[in-house]
Amino acid sequence: MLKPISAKAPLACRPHDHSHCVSNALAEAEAICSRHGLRLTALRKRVLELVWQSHKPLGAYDILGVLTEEDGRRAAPPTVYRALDFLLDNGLVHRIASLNAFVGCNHPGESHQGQFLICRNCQTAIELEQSSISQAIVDSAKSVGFVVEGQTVEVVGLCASCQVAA
Amino acid sequence: MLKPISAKAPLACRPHDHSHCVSNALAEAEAICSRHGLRLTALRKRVLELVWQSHKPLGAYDILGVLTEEDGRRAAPPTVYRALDFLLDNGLVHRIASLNAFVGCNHPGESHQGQFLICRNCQTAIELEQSSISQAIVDSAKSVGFVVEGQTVEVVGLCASCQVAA
DNA sequence: GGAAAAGAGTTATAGAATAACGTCTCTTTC
DNA sequence: GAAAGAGACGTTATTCTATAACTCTTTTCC
Repeated sequence: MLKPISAKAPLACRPHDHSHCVSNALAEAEAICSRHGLRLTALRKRVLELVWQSHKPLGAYDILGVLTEEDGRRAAPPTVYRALDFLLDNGLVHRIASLNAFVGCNHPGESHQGQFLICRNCQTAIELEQSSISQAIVDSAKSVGFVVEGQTVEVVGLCASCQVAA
Repeated sequence: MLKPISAKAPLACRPHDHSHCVSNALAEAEAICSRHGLRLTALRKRVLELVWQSHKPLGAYDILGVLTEEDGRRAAPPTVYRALDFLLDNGLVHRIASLNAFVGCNHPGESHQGQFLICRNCQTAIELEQSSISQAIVDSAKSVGFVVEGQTVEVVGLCASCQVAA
């Protein structure tokens, strides 16, 4: 008998209707952009959709590949990077430095920097926003006189469902 | 009158006799390698020395540039990356993912993953080993059923001395 | 409608990392 | 001491990631 996945496991690493994730993300992006007078162009929207294709961080060149296939003509890197820069600047996606990849933001709108749990087996990225972590960082920094402006917290390990599989 | 740098500030971002840092690092590396039967070859030692040139993370291609100048002949990337891989594997240097760069490890020998405070003004990287941070991460991960295997914590901001300057 | 600005196309290049294969030099073993 | 094997390093080529600089088009706003 299969051991069930922990009930604590977040949506991202459990089976779920992912089309909801995508449509939610797009709708939120639309709302945020219209609220702030930003232009969510067709290209930007498409790139955001591709990033939200799954909960696994996606490389810029993976996106480029899809766009190239779709359009017939060869898309060039700046096309993708500019769209990603827009999405990053406006808090719609996050960049995972340790993977050189991008993942959709779970709480767009609120300006924040997520913390990420990345499964080494299924590559799923779980976004956290634990003030216990960020506060520990700010406090430790303070103790050596350092003022924090931005945090990169990327954790690799095994997600709940991949522990079951193993 | 100049405001003094906070007394809390770590060595790395205060004026100090840096030659001690370098010679300590090399001596420790020698000791660790001989203790574990590892070969700290001339190349590896030289790369470690270059990484310890300062407390600022150094890119692989910066190292490559120096080696090329020194040797006359053109050193190739694998030469540097292999040396760096050795140093990483044996806990003598750390990789800073958000900068694609490498920095000397302050506590070699003890297997660990540091947390880094990186000054956006002077680029100095301060290594921390705060269990309050790593514990907060492990606990948060646990709460969603995630088992931590490795942590990347890289914080950008302003170090104590650069706050004084600004 | 026309000027200005924002977005996107295009070409070229810079920067980071690895694959694959060859060579040299040790050490180990017989 | 020679053969065998392993580890380190050299060499060439390539892949992956990202940006610079310039052009053209579209949108916005007066």
